[in-house]
Amino acid sequence: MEGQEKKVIQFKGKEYPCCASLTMGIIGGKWKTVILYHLMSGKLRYNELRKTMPTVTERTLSLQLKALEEDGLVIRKVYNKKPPLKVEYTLTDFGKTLIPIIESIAEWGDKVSE
Amino acid sequence: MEGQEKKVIQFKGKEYPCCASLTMGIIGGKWKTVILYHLMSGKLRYNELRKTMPTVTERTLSLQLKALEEDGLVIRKVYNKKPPLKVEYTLTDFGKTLIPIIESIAEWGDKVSE
DNA sequence: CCGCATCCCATTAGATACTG
DNA sequence: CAGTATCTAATGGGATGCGG
Repeated sequence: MEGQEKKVIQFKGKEYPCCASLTMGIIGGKWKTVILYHLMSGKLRYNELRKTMPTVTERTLSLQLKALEEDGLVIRKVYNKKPPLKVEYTLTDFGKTLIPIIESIAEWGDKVSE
Repeated sequence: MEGQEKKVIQFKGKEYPCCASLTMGIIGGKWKTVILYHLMSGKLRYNELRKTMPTVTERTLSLQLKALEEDGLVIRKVYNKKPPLKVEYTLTDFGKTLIPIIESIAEWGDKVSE
């Protein structure tokens, strides 16, 4: 009886109630934007990333990187099969489309912090 | 022995490890950007907001609005002291400084959703 | 050296009923 | 009308230890 349209939008099988919440679903959380922010300048190894984010735990960093990889924002490249491993993370072209947003977010946080 | 500088940045008494995470701490979460997105166009009453976000619960909407108010992004104005109440939510000038970011976020989500 | 696994806790968000 | 109260579920994230 009710003509209520939900008008959800979708991405990778997940549904969101609004275009803004889609983006936040992908870059939201405590660490994802920080990772993307550091990868903007170029590729980084796992441990290099850790050093730029001294307070993140290994597990969390792993999980967040995996999530970013699954959403197609970063690529994970393994260079050695034998230890010591060398793993590099890079933004994909798709991930790079977020750069303007990440920059605005970082800039705003920077201005506000004083 | 280690000259490790933490270099945290602060806002409203909370500490963040990066300028990007500060912003995300304020507009992050499942609903805050959606609320801000709808308030960009002008003030809205509580129930009007609910209608624009059919899947949010009353409790969550309340909590998120309160958090946004505490961070100084929105103002809550009460027009009647006796029921039926009339409460309007508006962006503060400070909240308006986020508009470009919210717009980019919404736009990106919109493009990606197809 | 890189990063996964297990366990656990804190925080966030939903369902529902009720109130000034 | 605009919330609060209570309870519960889902998620995020930390600590620690193991393995290639």
